[in-house]
Amino acid sequence: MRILQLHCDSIEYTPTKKEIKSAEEIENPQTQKLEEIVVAFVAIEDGDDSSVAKNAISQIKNSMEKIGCKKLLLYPYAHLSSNLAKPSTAMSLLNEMESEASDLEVSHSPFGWTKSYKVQVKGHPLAESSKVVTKDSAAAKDDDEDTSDALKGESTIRSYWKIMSPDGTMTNIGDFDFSNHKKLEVLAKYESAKQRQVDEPPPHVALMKKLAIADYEPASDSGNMRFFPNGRLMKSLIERYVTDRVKEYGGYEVETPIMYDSEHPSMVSYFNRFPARQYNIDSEGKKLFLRFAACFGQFLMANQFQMSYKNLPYKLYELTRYSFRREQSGELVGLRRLRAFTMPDCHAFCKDIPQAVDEIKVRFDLSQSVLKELGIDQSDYDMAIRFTEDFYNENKSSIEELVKKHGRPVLVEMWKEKFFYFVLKWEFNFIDNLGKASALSTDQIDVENGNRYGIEFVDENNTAQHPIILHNSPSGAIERIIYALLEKAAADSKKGIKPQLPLWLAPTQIRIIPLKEEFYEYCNDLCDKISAQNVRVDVDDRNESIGKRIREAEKEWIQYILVIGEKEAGSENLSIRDRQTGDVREVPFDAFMDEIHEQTLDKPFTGLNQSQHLSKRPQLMV
RNA sequence: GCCAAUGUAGCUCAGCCUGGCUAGAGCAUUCGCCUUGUAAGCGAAAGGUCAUGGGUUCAGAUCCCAUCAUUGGCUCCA
Repeated sequence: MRILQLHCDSIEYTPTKKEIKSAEEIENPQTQKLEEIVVAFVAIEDGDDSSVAKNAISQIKNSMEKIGCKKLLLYPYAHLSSNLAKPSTAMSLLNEMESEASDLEVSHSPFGWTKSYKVQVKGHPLAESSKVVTKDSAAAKDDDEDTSDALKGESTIRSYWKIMSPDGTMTNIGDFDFSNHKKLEVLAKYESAKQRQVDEPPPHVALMKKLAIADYEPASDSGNMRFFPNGRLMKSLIERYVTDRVKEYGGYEVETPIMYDSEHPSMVSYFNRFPARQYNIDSEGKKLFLRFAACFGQFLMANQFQMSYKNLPYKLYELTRYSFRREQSGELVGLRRLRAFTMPDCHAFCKDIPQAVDEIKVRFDLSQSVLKELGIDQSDYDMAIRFTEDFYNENKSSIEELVKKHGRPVLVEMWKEKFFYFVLKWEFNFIDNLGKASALSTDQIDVENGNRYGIEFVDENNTAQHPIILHNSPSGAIERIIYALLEKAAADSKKGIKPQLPLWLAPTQIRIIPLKEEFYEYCNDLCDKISAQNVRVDVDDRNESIGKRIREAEKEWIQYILVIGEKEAGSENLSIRDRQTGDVREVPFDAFMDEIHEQTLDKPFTGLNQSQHLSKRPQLMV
């Protein structure tokens, strides 16, 4: 039995004439109009029986429950199959289906008639689906209509979900003991995760505004954020850090256009895998799209390189500002899921699978280390790894090595066969306060795009070959790193720990508060002296009480406060109020600078991105 | 994209259910007073297309519809 199921605003049909002798008798062939209804076009095929009918109707009811519709029209539609059952069988099965659905408001259009019809289909993803139900199919395939072959393939792909422990053993998800791995459980059961009790926005959304980091820009499209001076400073430092680390690893930084011609031959097949998820721009007859990754630019560039196997692995890197993905509007949240985001993307062109496998290990270490240095510890994320069965059988020990590097059990998805362009992909998933998982670092082994983009190198035998390409983002989107740091801080706050950003990312590292106006000059001198040591320091020279100025510094999460009065102005040492303890301690100037430099060691520095004096600063966010 | 909730001053919110004086409060801002010792000193002023567009009504922030945005759930996540 074949079914095309449509969730409709309305359908209107008119029986015009009998098509077959045994057509259903109807008294008064009139136009029928039905609204807010699921229409199931049904073709009964040879071999279908009452079990098939029951199965089909239960599947239809199931999906109708999901979309919350209670009205069903069964519409006999022969054109779905070339292997139709006899009309008598078909009619009786159709009747059976109708009576099985008697708990719904169900009807059918007359069997055996030629009908004209007019249908208005709804626009949501579940509105259209097709089903094939046969005697032996326990569950019918349920494909979205109107999708590319790749997306269709994805929904029918067979994959196995497992948990792999660091020692290499694989366990079925149902049998795995998650009691010590709660976050992994969230990741593993993400699809079937039960409803969260809390109905609240993720904490980072309020924090990104309160700390004047970022905000929505109503004049742009959803998911396109604006970054205030504080946010730009943090983002810029993270961008620089990731870039420095990738260059140290051996990536060469390039810059490529943010828009491409969707009719360029290299683009067509890649592009058609992922329809309608990008921003499109029409310009002088060209159909351009905004890049959703750095792949295009780097591959088109590499296409022109004259490469030898001796040059490989060769690594290109770009920090995209921005990559654009037109995510579904309901999916956008704060800094977690955006339509425009900043993505470090490093491709390594490798001569063969063994070289790619060696290289992926290096990049795995790089990714782990980058996250750690950004302030995201291994305990903050869980790992997922996906690969084809063939790739697993040929590279078992390397896969186990990656899992061992992570040191904790890992979610595994094994595909029976390849259906993306890659044969292996791993990612680190951050789980936030609301139990949402989002990918940070990731790497893939791509076996298709070397060919698709015509990238070539010459091997030892002087023959041209397509490279295997790795796609690594060592940190994931920069905005997402800020999201993770804010979510972590919020989690600390819940536990009673004072929330804090890593010192090297703090917009202000030290605040100086003069007790009275007479200390302004001393404070300004001190401020200059500290600034000269590459430390971000400012002076709260507003005419407010000490208590209030300290409170506001606390609200900005500033780690060190120096209150300057007579005692301090006359002392060799600094009196430092440390936010984590709330205590004041006396430390010599040099020792204090050392303390700060130690915490920001090997991290990029940039100066204060606001006025040094608070009296000169507008209030961006309260 | 679908379903639901929310949208009132720069920010956080009250008022809406049950329509009716000039739409309120706290914080922030401005001005004045105070002159400050480790998380909010005192007073005053100014600040509002009640998201947008329609509708019902003598009268709409309040009721109805549509649109937009945010958040949650679903779906999705190259």
